[in-house]
Amino acid sequence: MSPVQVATDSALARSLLKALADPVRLQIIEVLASGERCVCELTTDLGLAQSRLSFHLKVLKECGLLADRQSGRWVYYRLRPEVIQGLQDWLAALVLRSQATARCCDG
Amino acid sequence: MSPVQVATDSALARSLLKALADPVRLQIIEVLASGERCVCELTTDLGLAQSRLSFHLKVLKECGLLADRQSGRWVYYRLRPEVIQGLQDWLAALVLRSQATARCCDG
DNA sequence: TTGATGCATCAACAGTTATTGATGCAACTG
DNA sequence: CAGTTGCATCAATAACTGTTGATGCATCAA
Repeated sequence: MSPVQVATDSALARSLLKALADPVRLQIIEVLASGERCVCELTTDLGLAQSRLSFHLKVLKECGLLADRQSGRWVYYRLRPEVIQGLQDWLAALVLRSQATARCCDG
Repeated sequence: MSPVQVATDSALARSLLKALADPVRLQIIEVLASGERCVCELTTDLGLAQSRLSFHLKVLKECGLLADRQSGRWVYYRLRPEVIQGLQDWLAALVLRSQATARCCDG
């Protein structure tokens, strides 16, 4: 009963996988899983150089995993769980396809 | 009711994500989703140089996504769907954590 | 045993991605 | 207005990843 569905094709899936495969970006994701944060909070929370953080935020935003909004001087980033959900669905389809034939090649 | 469970921690998740993020490796996965293949079949099916294929098979095997067995001169690779399933579960946990807090930070 | 085949591995190179420090710009403050 | 803060972007470089062709080893066939 998720309110939003995000279809994920193979190219999008790859960009999501690549984006999530980086340790810094995964940390960002995990922090944002507990709610929206502005960039300055993230820099201090994660102890990252500002340009470095900005680079990774850009990667995450470009593949749709994050959304941002500006409020005065601050830019707030938030996670888009429905995009992760879409990736999950895409993986599920991969598993389903393989399970159809898995048993017959056991030996 | 899957017969095998594979727990996925953050480090394993990253190696799986990285492994799946490559187009060649994704093709390999998709071919193996329809059943076990030997390396020589994969080279012709995918039109890849042998050393190139071997490199990617190694990556996929090292993170657990593929298993192999030797039979005479041939080495057969097969997909381990339970590992993909484990990654899927790991992603689901990420989504759950974020949904617990998603609504309260909307404005 | 000799020769061929299937595959892994290696070294060299090419291509890609991440980090750093600098710069710029917009939004606030006084 | 001038000064400061928060953030994005850029150029240079460092680190990493993938590709190629060569080599080696095990297995099988003759």
